[in-house]
Amino acid sequence: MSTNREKESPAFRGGAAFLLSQLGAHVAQQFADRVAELDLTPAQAGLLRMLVQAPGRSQRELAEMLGMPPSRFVPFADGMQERGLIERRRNPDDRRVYSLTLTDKGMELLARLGTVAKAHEEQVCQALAPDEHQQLIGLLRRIADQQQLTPGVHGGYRRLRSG
Amino acid sequence: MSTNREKESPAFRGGAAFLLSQLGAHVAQQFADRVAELDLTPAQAGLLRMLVQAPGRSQRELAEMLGMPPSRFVPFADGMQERGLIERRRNPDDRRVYSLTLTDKGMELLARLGTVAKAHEEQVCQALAPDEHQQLIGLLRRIADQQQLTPGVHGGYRRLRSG
DNA sequence: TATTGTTATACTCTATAACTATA
DNA sequence: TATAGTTATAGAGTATAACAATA
Repeated sequence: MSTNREKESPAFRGGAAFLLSQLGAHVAQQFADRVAELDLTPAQAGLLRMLVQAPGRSQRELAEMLGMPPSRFVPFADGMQERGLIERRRNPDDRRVYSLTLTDKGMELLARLGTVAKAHEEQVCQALAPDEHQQLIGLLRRIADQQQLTPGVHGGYRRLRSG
Repeated sequence: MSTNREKESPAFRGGAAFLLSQLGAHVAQQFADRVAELDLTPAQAGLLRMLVQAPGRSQRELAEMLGMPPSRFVPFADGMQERGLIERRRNPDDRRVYSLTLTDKGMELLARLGTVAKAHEEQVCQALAPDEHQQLIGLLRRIADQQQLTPGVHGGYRRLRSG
């Protein structure tokens, strides 16, 4: 007739996997709230970053990197084009594809995004001393490499909005 | 006429916040895939855990912990009750509220869930040596505490399914 | 015939709010 | 009248698949 309070596996609430999942959701939500002040969703911020890392990609490539179907990418890119943040140019070699690039306005916004990201980083890691902060980054990066995650891009913010 | 490749802020792709967000989404998705083999969603797994940690809570309390509105909790709990995993008992002191508890079948499933969680933990952290693994848990837990996250519960898997 | 971008549509998921029963 | 649980419904968001243009 023992109680059941102790029966839960410690890997659950105490493990790194759970903490990563919990913290990841928290951090992603905070980032969503911050970029909302620039009138951006996390996915839009991701597109700005991807375009400066490697401009001139096709919509299909970009859609896949962001983890969305090509059909969804169209209205997504429409909005950013209407705001003057990105440009669509027909590729002369293959006139089916667009090459997407940042406008000057898009690059300005990306710079402001960098400031936001830096403040966010500091807010998230304020519990850690500088050397611990670096230690954490090192450990996380090794896991990310081993898990074969693409550096700098992820589609995990697929469903996040501000709020 | 410089290129724009170097203009991105390093806090973006290299920072702990980005890595936490990226890894968190990855780890949560992997967990969703694993528990799908037990015919559970992450939210359902979360409810099983919550009920063994502190049985007898009302539906409203549980709904809030899982980050869902009470109206959504009803069909959510219905499914688990129909599968014989949880029980609804009217509270004699206040007959408006249900007290939710795990059935024996629910506790069996929770035990299998513990095995799954342990395997998941090992798979996620296989890049790390045992002492590094503990180091990571320590750093993450300090951040989680400082960010005031409730230990053992999070609503961040709100929108995850297997796939 | 295959591929890019696009559009249309149908579907899932969700939250809001109205309803009932107990207090 | 206030609160727990429930139900109904309307809206947002999504993916699937059909379509047009180009290769």
